[in-house]
Amino acid sequence: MTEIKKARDKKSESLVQEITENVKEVFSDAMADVRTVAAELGLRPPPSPDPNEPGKIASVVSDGEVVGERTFAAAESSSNDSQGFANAAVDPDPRDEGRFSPVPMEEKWAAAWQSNPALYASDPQDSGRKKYYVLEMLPYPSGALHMGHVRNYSIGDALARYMWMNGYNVLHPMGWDSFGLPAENAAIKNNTPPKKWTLSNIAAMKVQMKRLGFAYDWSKEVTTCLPDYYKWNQWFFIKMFERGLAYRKKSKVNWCNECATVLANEQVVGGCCWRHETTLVEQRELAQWFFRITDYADELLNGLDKLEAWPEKVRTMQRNWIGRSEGALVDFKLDAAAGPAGDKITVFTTRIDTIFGATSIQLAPEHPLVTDLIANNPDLLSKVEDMMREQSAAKQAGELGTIEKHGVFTGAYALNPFNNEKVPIWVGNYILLDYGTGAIMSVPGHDERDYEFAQKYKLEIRIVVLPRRQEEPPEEGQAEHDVLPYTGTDSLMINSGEYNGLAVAEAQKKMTEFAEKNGFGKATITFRLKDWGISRQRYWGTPIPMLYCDQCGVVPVPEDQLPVLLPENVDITLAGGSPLQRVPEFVNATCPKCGGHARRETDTMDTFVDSSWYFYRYTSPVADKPFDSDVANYWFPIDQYIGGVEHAILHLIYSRFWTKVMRDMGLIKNDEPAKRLFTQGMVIKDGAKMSKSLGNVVSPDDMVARYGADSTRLYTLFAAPPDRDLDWQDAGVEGISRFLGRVFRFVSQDPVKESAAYDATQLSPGARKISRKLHQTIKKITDDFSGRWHFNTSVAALMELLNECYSAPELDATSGTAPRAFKADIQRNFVLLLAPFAPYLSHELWSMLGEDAGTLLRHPWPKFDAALAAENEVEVVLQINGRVRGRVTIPITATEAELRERALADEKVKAAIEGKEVVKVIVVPKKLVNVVVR
RNA sequence: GCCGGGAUGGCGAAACUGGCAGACGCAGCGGACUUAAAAUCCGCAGACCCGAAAGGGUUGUGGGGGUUCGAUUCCCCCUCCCGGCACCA
Repeated sequence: MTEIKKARDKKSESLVQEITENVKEVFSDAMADVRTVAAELGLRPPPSPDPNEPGKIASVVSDGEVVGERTFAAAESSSNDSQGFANAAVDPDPRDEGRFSPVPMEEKWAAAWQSNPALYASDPQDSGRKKYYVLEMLPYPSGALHMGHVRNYSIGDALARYMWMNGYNVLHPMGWDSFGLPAENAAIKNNTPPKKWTLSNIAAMKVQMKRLGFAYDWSKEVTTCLPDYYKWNQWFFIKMFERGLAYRKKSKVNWCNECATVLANEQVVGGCCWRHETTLVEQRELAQWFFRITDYADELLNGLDKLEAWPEKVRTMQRNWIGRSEGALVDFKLDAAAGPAGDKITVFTTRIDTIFGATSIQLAPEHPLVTDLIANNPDLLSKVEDMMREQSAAKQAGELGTIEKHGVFTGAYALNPFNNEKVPIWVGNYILLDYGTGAIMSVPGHDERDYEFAQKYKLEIRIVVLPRRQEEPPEEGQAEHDVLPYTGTDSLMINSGEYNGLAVAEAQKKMTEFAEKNGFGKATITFRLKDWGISRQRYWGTPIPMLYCDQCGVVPVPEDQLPVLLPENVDITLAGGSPLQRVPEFVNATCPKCGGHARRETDTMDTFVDSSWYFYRYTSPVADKPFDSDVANYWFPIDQYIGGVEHAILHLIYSRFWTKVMRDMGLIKNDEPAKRLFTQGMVIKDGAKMSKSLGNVVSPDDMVARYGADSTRLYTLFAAPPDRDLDWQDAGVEGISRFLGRVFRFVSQDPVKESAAYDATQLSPGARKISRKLHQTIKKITDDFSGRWHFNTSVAALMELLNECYSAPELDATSGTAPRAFKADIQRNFVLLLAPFAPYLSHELWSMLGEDAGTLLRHPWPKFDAALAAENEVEVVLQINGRVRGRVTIPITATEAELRERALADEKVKAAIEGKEVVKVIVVPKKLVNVVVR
């Protein structure tokens, strides 16, 4: 073993040297970053490029610790022999002995691509090509890519490469969503500044991405935690403040103790923090900055109808989240005896038509009127306070819908404006203050909840809409209330004065008009969506550019003073509010209006602000503005956005909002950020999502080191359709690796460079069959790209094509009968079809075929020829009564009559219909003949 | 409760408009090469039954019904799994 290794070392010493140089060059940038940062952090410095171990060039830094060395093993030899590239791992796995090992070859190309940054750059606007903006969601720099990233980016990269080959001007950028809490937690744990932790992670992950061979235009890279980016967050904030879209108010907000900060509604999942799934969120009363996303609620909702190329799932989730409901506000005057004249209760209802059936008013326990109504009844007050506690506990536990309904009668009455009836006012524990007006009219006859409540307290149940089900005779022993409440709307009004006999919809319209005319009500729309609270009591985020002047009040930082830099060397703890409060040089400022003393806002922005507009900056990361509008208008909307479904509400609703705001500011012309959205499935192993705590994580680095980037990427595309969850199986990667080895040998054992013309219609039957298969494969893969994106079947089609070619005697190097130019054609087309999925191998083989690898991506995608793909004969199934009884091969040109005749003449068919009556014969051309007998 | 998505061999999956269920791959089995193994190459393979074999039969896409010459595919009912929303008035 060692013997062999030594011999190899000797043989290929010069190659090792050459590749080592390449590798050094390739990764020197990233190395420099990592080494500098690591040195500053006082971490163990990554090993230097060492001629004896040329592969070791970077370290994986995670949670502030060097957790592993990333090795990019250089080649021990590189050859075109039948075994492929010699094994090159530093410590070879004995199981890999003799196996196709693409790693050195991949590193050679990684080096070539690194030294040619223009390779994947987009063309200028006037290049004459049609634009195509393909985008994958940018990662949080946690320290290392996981398989979910690899899957996401492999899909996007395949699409980008395919579009390039189809002649498009492709923009395919990448960046870092790099503000956020994990950096602070790492800082506390390791006493490391968040900036250094974050930047070293970025450097390490960038090396991973480059090693995986993703075709990004790195000249457009965006790093959200750097001032050249977050300056524009601040600029936008001020613009929004000026437009009244950013405002500050004191309110109850979601507070996570683990994060020691406020959370947006969208960041609360099942009553818990989205980052700490077992930590219940508390409600705290705090003064916070909000973005008025509700101003756009209607447009955000209506826009979903036009996003036809977004998954229905995502659109539904957003519709649910926005929660629009149409109804009316109606004022019930307080009965004079109850309080000061003129006081009223405004209720929100979607069923104004049922108002004649309102037999109580229900107030939320926290409704401001409640204390007035029961001020001199300490007994009731304490009951109401219990209800408040009960509600907030249930809300935290996510069990609001399950608590038993109860309430108290306040002793007061209100007047129904439609019939002047006295209606008792109750406080109900099922009424929420933050929806509608926090007060409802209770109609037990036509609402499940009101019905349940009325049953318990024996309140009157009045029917005002004729229940449809009552038109049928009740079953024996069935009480009338069994069919109540009737919540349908497909019926007629009763017991409702002049509205009797009207249809529900008609009554709603007329009653709302009546209320409006008489000044006690109006049509209204209520949303579940709330304004976006963006203040965070944390350090590692964009400082909110506002000042509190002792004289002038709230004052925005003038534009020419931006950015408000985030101070470094800040003591970070999770206690005692924002760490910035404890930095006097930051807090103390001068008021730009009066010159007096001002205090800076010490909260930072939600990191979802960063990701709300990053994709615009990719188009033109310039210094003097957030982005160049002309350039953005050329690229937008994003043609294809790809990412995980976990952002269906958070990021995807915020960034839609931001797009609409920027459009209204005149910065862009598009209404929506992305024309098409694709949400890929999760990566699962052993039945669960990969996670550190379950210990079922597969590291992309390990896979790349062992099987190469192509195999790793191709496996994520092959194992399942991209929109479904992917069940990771190590053995599956091995299979893909075998396939790529076969591809390699198919070309490398006999790379044909001739390109003389040949007549494809005059080929021998065997070669004709291969040619047919080739064109069927071209069609299949082209269809997959333009249709359902089932790349698993694209890869399967490539495997079938290869199986067809692999040992075909026609293509044999010495004894083959097909023209050499035909084999050259097959090889070239195979490489082109593989190019979107396996960039390294396709580049290697392309150059092996004497082509310029630098132009592979600009080479036109293979053209499908229907005539060459067509079969000349087809196997037709013979059925008796729908059961297969035989098959027969006939020319594709056979007519229906010929086919029928041929089938009925078949021995097996004859035997089967012997002595029976043939009822009919169904002939499906090119498919089957079914003889129906009795 | 409402909405969206699923359920196909030992496993991942395919079948796109109703027309041969299980392509492709993994695992498995057999053969070739090898002193041997690995790698590689060639082949077999849903389950059950009959047959020495060639071959033949039955059955089979979560369960039940329906439409049809024919259903994984269309319709009705049901079960289970994943995801979202939920006393939203």
